[in-house]
Parts: sequence; structure tokens; C-alpha cells
Amino acid sequence: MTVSKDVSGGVALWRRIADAIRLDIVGGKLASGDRLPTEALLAERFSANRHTVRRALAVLAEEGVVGAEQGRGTFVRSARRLSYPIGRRTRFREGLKGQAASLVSHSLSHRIENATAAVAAALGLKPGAKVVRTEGLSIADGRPISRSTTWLPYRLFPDFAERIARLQSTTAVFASYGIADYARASTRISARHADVEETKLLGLAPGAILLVSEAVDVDSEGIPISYALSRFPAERMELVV
Amino acid sequence: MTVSKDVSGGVALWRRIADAIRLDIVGGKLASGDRLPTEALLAERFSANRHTVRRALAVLAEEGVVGAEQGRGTFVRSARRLSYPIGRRTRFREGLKGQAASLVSHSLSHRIENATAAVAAALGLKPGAKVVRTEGLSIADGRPISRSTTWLPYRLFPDFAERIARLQSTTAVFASYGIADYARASTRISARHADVEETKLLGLAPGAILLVSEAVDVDSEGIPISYALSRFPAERMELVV
DNA sequence: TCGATTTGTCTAATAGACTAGACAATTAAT
DNA sequence: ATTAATTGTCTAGTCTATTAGACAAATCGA
Repeated sequence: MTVSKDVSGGVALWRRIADAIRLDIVGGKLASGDRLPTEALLAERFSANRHTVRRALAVLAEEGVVGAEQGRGTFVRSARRLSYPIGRRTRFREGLKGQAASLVSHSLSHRIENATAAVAAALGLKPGAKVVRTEGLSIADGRPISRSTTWLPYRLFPDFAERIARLQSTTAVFASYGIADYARASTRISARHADVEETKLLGLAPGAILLVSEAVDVDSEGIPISYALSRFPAERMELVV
Repeated sequence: MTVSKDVSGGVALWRRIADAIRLDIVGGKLASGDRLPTEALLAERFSANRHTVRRALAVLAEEGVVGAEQGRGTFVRSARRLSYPIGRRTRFREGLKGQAASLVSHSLSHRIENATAAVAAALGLKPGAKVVRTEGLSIADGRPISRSTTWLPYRLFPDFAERIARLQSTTAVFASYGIADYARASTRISARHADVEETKLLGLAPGAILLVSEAVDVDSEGIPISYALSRFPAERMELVV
């Protein structure tokens, strides 16, 4: 819970204060129901004006992370970050089971396209080969937790799009194609700011941080069956290897 | 290379533009030596003023990512993000071998302290147990790539600090204690903005994004030997599982 | 050499970020 | 009922971010 003023680096002070407080909450230093330090104390701690702190708190209040009560103080409302386990056997829905009461996956759109160099390399295809591309959004307990783009070889899964829209689960669709088991071949993890579309779809404040995972799944014979580019809001999710 | 203006979310437009361009570079869309679009084109693409784009480019120039040449254009100078492989057998120096010509690790400070609840839980100790805490900084080819804090059971490694300062490598120090082999038990990965100290030590623009990894290593019998909290600049490193 | 293209520098105006101070409204303890 | 502590609201001033326009300086090809 420390932040400096001096050189802003293009990130507003109220934003950095909000991030710092949110970090203390999702990181477990402040539990649900806890009272935050008073605005005056926070202002002192961050070497900022009380109004600046109030702006940070207003943002967190809008996110539902804290709630202010006049005369009493400001309290932590929600907390907890979801953990997505990644390993050789990685299954999105299974991995989050028990952490959220509801988990809904939406299929936003899909199309057949020619593989770019990156997609072809990931799937072991020739550049330009036909691939199915689907855009998805997953929501846990009403809060969006991932925005994903998945590419699959068209030759193997010509009507993947229709099936994913019906079955909701990637694992179930693979099973419907006769793929009983599959494994994670590689996962690359990076981080960046959310862009406009992601900001909207994931319900984030502009400039929010995303964890980005690029994953290749292979069938039991080691043949690549999907390449997924998933974006997780860093404030709601963490990845566990 | 798209960014919106409207609601800033507390992140300045020049900063978002710089991030977007840097992403295209470290992500491989722009190769070393490539010429960037002209300032006028970039301004149009980002719906921003040319001066705002210039500010973004100035930041990237200071980072050494691009270089402007009057009358000619602006060119990509460096590119490439380092990949740190994470698995059951994770070794920092080995993992980066071949990706950087030089890799120097500094031991910043160390002290004996009592384990907090989180540290104790990670190391399987009782809260308050004595632990060795060391602060480190790793630099590849002159660019800082990680800032780490490591906790180890004092009982097992009473003079770890002296040895790490001498041997530079964690693996070597463990070997000096008779631990021939060790394995990664778990890695938690999250992301957040850098704080002031990190910004300074890692030579980042304030507000830069960090990949944060919390790792527990265990010896061949499964006993936890170290808990490391490492922060990697997302613009210079990616984690590969 | 000339003209087009591109980066570099300067001035100026507007909107947002941050600070500062004062006071109202609500709560809880005495 | 009084008082202290805390959040809510208002005004105002300073500094930064962003836009806008104009022109200089360097490069490159015709």
C-alpha cells in the first residue's frame, strides 16, 4: 500500500492509489468486511490530497470492491481472486470448479480464416491453411473473467463453431469429435493493458491490466488441436502452475 | 495497435500509445530495423494529436526501443522479449541461457526475520519461525529483468545470504548445502503495476506492468526450501510453462 | 537542384488531475 | 445531548495532458 507521486509515468495518482488498495484487497491483506483506514490516513500514507484518495475510493466503490458509509468509514465489500490451475492437464471449467457458483461461457462469433504465420506455427500447419476461429467470453458469478480467441485446424474440426455454441465446453466439443483426452503442450504468459474492446467486454476500467496466456493443446498423439489466446483481468484472476 | 481516447481510466493517452507500439515490437509484429508508420499516420490511427504520438515515441526512444531520424522516419532499435521457462525443474540461469549474452544477479540485501503468515504457509513453517530473507536483482545484457525477494528456513540455510552473494546462483548455493536437486512445487502468476522502488531498480517508466510469480521450491523429499516472490517487467519477459 | 516527405521546435488554448481549505451530514461513544 | 470522528459537497487555484497550427531542418528521389 505504498505509491509515489513525483513522476507519474502517465498513470494518474488516483489510479495508482486505487490499484494499490485493490491489490491489498484481492491479495488478502484486507478481508471482506474490514474497515479501510480513514480517508485522511490514506491521504497521508500515499502523500496525496484527500480528494485524490476519494477519487480512488470512488472507482473501487463503482467496481463493487469497497463501499463507503458516511460517519462510519469505508469497508471492503468483495475480495478474492480466482485461481486458474495450469498444467499438462488443463481444463478451464474443471479448474475453476468450486471457486465460483456459476460459470457461463459465451461464444461471441466465429469464422473460417487462413492461418497467419503465428497461428500456423502454433498449430503445426502451413501458413495460410484454413482454420476455425472463435471468440469467447467467460463469466463467473456475473463477473467476466476471461476473453479468449481460439484457432483450430479446419480439417479436423470443420463445424467446431456450431458445437461450441451448443455444448459451451471445449472439452465436451473435443469429446464429440472422438477426442477423449488432450493435453496442454505449452503455455506462454505475458501481461499488458486492456484495449478498448476488452475493457468493454470484461467490464473493466480503461487501462486495467490483463494476464495473457497463449496455449497450445495437443491430442493423445501429440498433434496440435487448438491454439488459444486468453486474456484474464489481473485483478480477478491469477494463474497457478 | 489500436487504442481509444474517450475515458482515460487514469492512464494518459501518450502512455497507452507507447504501450501499444511497444507491444507490437516485443510481440514480433514489428521487427528490429523496421520503420514505424509516420507520426502523422500514427496520430490518425490512434485518433490523437501528433504531439501526443511524439511524446509516446519519445518515451520509447528513451527506453531504447525505437530511434527517430529526422527526415527519414522512426525505426525499431531493439525488440525481443526474453522467455523464462517454468516447469517442475525450473532454473533461472539455465532457463535464460542462450537468450542473453550476459546475465548478472545482484544480492541487494538480506536479513533474518520472523515468518509472516503467508511466508510460513508457503514454507510449511510455524508463523514467526526464523527465516532468511534476501533481496535480489537480475540484469540481462544490461537491462534489469527481475527483482526478487526470497525467503528460506533459517534452520536449513543459516548463512544463505553470504553464500548467494559469493556464488551468484541459487542452484549453486543449494548444492553447497548438499542439495543436489530440487524441484518447483508451485508457481502462482499474477500481474500488477510496478511500485516506486521497483520502477527505479528495474529502470522502468512509472506505471509499468510487472508479471509477478510466487514460487515454492522443494528438495528431493518434498520439503520446502525456498519461497520466492519475483517481479518481471512484462515488456521484457514472458513466462513459458 | 527541386520538391515532397518526415522529424524537430515553438506558441497558444482547453480540459483534466491534483492540491487546499472550509463546512455540512452522519455515526457512535460519552 | 454533546462531542469527536468520519464521509459528503462545494469553491478555487495550479500544474499537466491534449489539441491545434505554423514553420524549421534533414532526407531522399526525380
